[in-house]
Amino acid sequence: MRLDYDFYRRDVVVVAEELLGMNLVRILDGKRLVCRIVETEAYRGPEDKGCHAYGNRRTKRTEAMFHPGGCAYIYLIYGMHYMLNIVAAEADQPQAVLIRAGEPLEGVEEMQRLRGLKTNDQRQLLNGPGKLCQALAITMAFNGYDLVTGEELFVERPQTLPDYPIARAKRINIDYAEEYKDKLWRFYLAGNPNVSRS
DNA sequence: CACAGGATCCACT
DNA sequence: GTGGATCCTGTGA
Repeated sequence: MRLDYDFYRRDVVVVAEELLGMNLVRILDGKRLVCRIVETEAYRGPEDKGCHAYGNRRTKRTEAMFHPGGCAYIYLIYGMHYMLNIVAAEADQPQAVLIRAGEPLEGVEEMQRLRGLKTNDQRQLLNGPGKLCQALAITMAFNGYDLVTGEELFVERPQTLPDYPIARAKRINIDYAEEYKDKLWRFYLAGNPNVSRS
């Protein structure tokens, strides 16, 4: 079952936690690339100093975060890596969930090809937000993409959710966010070998 | 127009 | 554990 607008249009912290265990599906040239979401972070503008939309900063770049929940927000970081975020909450509330890591389920060979790694270690395919985008061929073309109606990228609830306890932690690499850098807005499946950091 | 810096990754040690 | 790659965005002149 594909997740609907009602799922996404809630508080971003709730959405971030509940996205754990869901299946992220990318249809690339008819091929199914599927992974289980194992690590997320919530960014909760306008009050969150770690969020690009802090203070309701609304620019061409952050525009998608102001859209109603259920679409993608993509941006480029360090000049080379794309980040996949899923927009949450209602329109004009700039909240988004960063998808930080996944567990490969289908289309592993294609993911390996897209990653172009030397190793065959499957844990290294999706254990970081930039890696995940590279393995699923997600680029700026998906910025603003509707994940509820789209054919090439969406999220499904699996028949049975995986049996891992959920861990909460501080978000990664936002040292500048002052009192918001210590918020426990990072969620991951504890013990899953595909998380970027435990 | 120029510039500083970032929600990262990989190879190598 | 370290350093380099690499480029877009926001800001201020």
